[in-house]
Amino acid sequence: MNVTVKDVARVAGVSTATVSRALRGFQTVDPVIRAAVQQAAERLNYVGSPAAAALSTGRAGSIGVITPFVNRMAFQRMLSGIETAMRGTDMDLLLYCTGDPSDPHPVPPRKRLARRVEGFIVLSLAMHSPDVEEISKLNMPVASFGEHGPWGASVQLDDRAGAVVATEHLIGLGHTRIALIHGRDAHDPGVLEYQRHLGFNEAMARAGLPVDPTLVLPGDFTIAGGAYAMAQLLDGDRPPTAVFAFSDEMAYGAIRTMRERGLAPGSDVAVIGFDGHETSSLLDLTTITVPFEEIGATTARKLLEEIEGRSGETADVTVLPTQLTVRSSTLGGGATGNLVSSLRSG
Amino acid sequence: MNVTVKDVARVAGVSTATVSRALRGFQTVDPVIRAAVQQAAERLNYVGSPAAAALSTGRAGSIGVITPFVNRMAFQRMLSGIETAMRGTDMDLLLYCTGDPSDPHPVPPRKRLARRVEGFIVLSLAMHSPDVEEISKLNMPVASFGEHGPWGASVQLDDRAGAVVATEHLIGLGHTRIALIHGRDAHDPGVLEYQRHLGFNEAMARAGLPVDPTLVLPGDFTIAGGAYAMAQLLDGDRPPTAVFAFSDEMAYGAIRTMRERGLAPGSDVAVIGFDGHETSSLLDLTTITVPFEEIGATTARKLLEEIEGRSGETADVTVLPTQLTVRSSTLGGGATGNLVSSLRSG
DNA sequence: AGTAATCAAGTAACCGATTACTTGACAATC
DNA sequence: GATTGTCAAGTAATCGGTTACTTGATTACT
Repeated sequence: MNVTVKDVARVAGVSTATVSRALRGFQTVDPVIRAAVQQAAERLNYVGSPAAAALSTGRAGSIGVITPFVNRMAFQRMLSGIETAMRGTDMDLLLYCTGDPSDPHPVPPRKRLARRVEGFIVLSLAMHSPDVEEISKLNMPVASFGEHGPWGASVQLDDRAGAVVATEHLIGLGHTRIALIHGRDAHDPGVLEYQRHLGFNEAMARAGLPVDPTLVLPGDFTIAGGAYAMAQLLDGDRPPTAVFAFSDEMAYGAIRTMRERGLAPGSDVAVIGFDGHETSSLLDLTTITVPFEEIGATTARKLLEEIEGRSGETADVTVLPTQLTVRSSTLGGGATGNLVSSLRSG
Repeated sequence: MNVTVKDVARVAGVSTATVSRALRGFQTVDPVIRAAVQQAAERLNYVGSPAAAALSTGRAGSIGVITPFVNRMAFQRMLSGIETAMRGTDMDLLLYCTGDPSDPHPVPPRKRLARRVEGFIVLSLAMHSPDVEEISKLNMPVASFGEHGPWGASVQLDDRAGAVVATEHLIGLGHTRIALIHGRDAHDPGVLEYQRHLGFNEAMARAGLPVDPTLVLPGDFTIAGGAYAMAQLLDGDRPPTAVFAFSDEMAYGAIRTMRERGLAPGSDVAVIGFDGHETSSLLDLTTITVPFEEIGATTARKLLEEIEGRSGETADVTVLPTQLTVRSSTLGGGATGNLVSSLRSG
């Protein structure tokens, strides 16, 4: 069977307690004995059982990441940030994908992760999701990105300001018929994109421009969804002169549809995205750049602080700013022109 | 403290053994008692301790994914496939990122994951990586993508054939000065890209074309790396007429550099990638499409089979095919308007 | 010298679920 | 009526570390 502390203790000629103390680096162990224990462990190829340690100490030694999607660029960038922040920590990372927010889960996250981890990073969950209630019921450390939930810390994006900046950018260029490609439930508070919707409406209202409801369409946050929405917009009676997509991916789709119809982003219809993925620079897409890596890293750090019981060192809510990155998809002119200017929004 | 089986047993008026049997769905429990136990568990909001269960049964209830990088599109797509395959399973997913293959890890993967998981999915690790030896030493179920390692099952891509097809596509268009942007160690067997390198050389040799070593540059599998490599190529004495990049991301970078210099992919220099990411369709990039989602899902299924002891049901090595997707980055014309006209010849 | 303080190391009681083994009740068979 | 078989349910050992508590030895101090 597996090598256990007992085996190491026997080989090193000490008790199991001493083995544990020696390997965990306690100061109350004679250096000579410590070396002997380490040698014995090495020789036996000993690896402690995390399950036993977890059971004994009550600490799982891992954190869970809960997200509704794994196949979106934003998630990848946040995960990358989380991974960076977790480096050097001895915490492991568990991934739990809730899938479509409306889907019921075969195993609810509570039963699934509850006592397997010491805390959760919750990414982009809609606040009215049943999962949110489930998670908060657990009464465990949580750090989330998105709306501020009924738990500890959260990292938020200044979504509203970003949407205002994006909309004002289009208005400033003289556009009045501005279409909106949102995710799913633009009118549902508690959903991430709601704040963006508010920002859009606010900017339009301030400029005295009407929001044409026929120009507001869902795009499901995917390329295909964005492409379909754009097709609908172009097929409408009075197509828009500018489109604001709530994600870069949807903007990509919109651009694809335009190209298929021989239209050029920028000169024919202005397109602005929201995310600032690296690939957007290649498509010359004007976008609201979001620091997803930083979001991930900050969320992870907050959770670790909470777990270590030193929460409160940083604010419970951190709001990160977005940044407007202007490219030719809203300026028109040279398709290869890569004019880039940046403005802070936050 | 936490609610345990004891609490449930007390409330339900039975022993802990019966609680365990009832909740695990054993058939030898009176339906009436089972219902009582379930009710009690529900009322107490009972969630079993995975650590205790793992310790008792010896089964961790989770698998680990080991990969050197999390911030590449290929990884994201494989992870998505893995996640899909794991749905409905009661296995959890642990993520372990080794980081740069040459980096030493703060905590070696063996100590880190050894007894925390029931098996590993190993993605794209170079075979000479010290991690590979570490992992195989554990003598645990492993399913990997990449070279066939010293362990159970593996999923492989027909890299060589893909590279041959890509190269022959360029040769067929009349190109003779074909540059190669590879990852890091093109000459290092045991690295994923080695097979692609063989395929490239093979196709060139078959066509009687020389491989100019000054046209073979590393691009680190990143956009920035590809952009830099392309700049070097264009700055050379005799720039290539076609470029084969070992990843779409590097091809994106190459295209970016070309655009910055007013060159059009396809008409000025042909560019072909390798990956087939969704975004490549937007850039009109010809590429070798790789079924990464399927790779992830297949690898996960193989591992689950191995864990359940029914390995052998499928072949130990599954080789998945690639597919050539032709777009205007090798044909010229396309989105920017020019039709395919004359092909360069050397 | 005698007593107290200090400290390394051992003993054993946990942590919480699982399950081999045992018990006891009731039914079936001789 | 006595004996055996069946089966639900209880008892308690077990998984492998961790750590409060105990022990025994050495050092410090009156």
